[in-house]
Amino acid sequence: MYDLDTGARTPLYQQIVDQTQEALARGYLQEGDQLPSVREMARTLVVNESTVTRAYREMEGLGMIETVVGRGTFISLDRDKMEGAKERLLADLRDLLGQAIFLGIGLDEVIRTYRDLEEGKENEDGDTTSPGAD
Amino acid sequence: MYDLDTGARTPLYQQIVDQTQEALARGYLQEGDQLPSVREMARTLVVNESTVTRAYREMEGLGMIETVVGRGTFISLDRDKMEGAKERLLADLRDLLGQAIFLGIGLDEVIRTYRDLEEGKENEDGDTTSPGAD
Amino acid sequence: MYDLDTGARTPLYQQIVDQTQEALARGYLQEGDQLPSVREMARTLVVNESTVTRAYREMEGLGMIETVVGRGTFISLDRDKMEGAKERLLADLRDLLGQAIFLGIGLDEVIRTYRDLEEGKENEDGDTTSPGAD
Amino acid sequence: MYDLDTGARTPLYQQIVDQTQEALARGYLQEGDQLPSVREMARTLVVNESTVTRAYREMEGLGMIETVVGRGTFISLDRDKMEGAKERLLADLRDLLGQAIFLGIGLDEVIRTYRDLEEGKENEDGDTTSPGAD
DNA sequence: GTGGTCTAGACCACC
DNA sequence: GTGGTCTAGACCACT
Repeated sequence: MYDLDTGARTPLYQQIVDQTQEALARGYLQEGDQLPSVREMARTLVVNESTVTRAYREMEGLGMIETVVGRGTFISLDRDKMEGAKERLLADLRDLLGQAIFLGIGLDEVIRTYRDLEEGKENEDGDTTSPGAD
Repeated sequence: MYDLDTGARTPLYQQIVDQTQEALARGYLQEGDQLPSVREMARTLVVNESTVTRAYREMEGLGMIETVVGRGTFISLDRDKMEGAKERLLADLRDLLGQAIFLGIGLDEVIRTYRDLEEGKENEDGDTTSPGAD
Repeated sequence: MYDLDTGARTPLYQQIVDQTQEALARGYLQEGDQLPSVREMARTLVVNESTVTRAYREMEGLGMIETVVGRGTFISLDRDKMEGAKERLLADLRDLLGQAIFLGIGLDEVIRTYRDLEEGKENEDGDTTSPGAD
Repeated sequence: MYDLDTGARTPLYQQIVDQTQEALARGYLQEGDQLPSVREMARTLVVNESTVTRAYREMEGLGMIETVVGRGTFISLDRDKMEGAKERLLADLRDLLGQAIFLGIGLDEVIRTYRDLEEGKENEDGDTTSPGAD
């Protein structure tokens, strides 16, 4: 389910968060589901345990999961926290879109980006060497 | 020209940047125009000098202005810098839109936000009640 | 200013957060103030850099500080985030106080705890060996 | 006896625990009384069995009930366990009150919350509008 | 077994 | 110089 890209600009722990959110949005994961243990996830993804731990901590802060020491980590959506996050994100989005307009980024490009993300294309333009001219 | 809103969640320095961009987009400011000195701007807007300094630094980073020591600050659009800013912004936008999708913010809301900003509505929905006509 | 207790149950990174909040509440630190760099703080407190980094990250999540890579870490209170945190905390408090009542913890004890914290007594009853009779 | 509020920010299992404590405090339940089986309770409250299981586990940890395999679940107040729970709760309370002070929650509000709970007001200020029981 | 904390040390990007 | 990320490995508390 998870597919990490070591070379990407996005930190590994963030990729874990992102892909968990995606799994949640697509229904692959649901409230109450248990996530793999830190050690197992680390083994599976071939990353350090600390990296997984950080991803889990991050998700806990986002109100996505709940951790019970000694038992495991479970999907548990905190509507309150998420509502607050949504409002803050909308404010950030306004700021960013304002900048985007100034820099000549068209609505079409914004829409395309949104749709690509929705389909799980994520970030297909090269990340390491970036062939495009700058 | 500037109209700052203390108390808004957008930092003051950001508001200065935003409104300068708007002035540029509307043609109130043009390439070569001189901006007030930091000290004067701070006095006019009744904000701390450091706030203006930060706004100017931000705008310099965005390739909007150029500071010539001993002469002043001038509008000077640096295409290269703006291109770099554009790419950074697109990456940020991808991150933000990914979050937006997870939090249930629809494409329609994104489009509406973009269009509102384009029309100069900026951020009309206040902080507290705002019935918000659309 | 900071005084960490290695033997305490409270994690070191949390103690840094707590004591920074206290400094903020007492006015020793104010909006815009720069915190020591991660390395300097780590040297001063004789803890690992990662521990300080985590404390700073935690505070960033709480909306207490803003970090600018290459420049430093600054006090910057995010009212929005703090308002949300306040509401969530009140809900948690209600839950906890409900439990407290059931377990026979009197209002006087709650008040005493609050006042002690306010005066900066923090947690004076031993933490490691706890000499107190039960 | 039980009246659960789906949609509330308090988890269902916690509501079961809370209301069982309340019943104990009011004398509706007494030492030795038998609680319904997990399955029956789940059917009655129209919740998942795992929710009830978790509530029972929680109450067992708090020293409120005892499960006798093959016979059922009984109210059984374990002073030792409750003493332990009390100490853990006091530590949690200290943490929470520290945060409360930082976030500007006054002692008066804490006292008010305590008194409201004591009188059984529980949580009358709804989430969105919810004027009363539904 | 579970997650949580902490250290020590490496490498990176940005200013 | 600044913070950010990641690894490797140790020890702890709780179930």
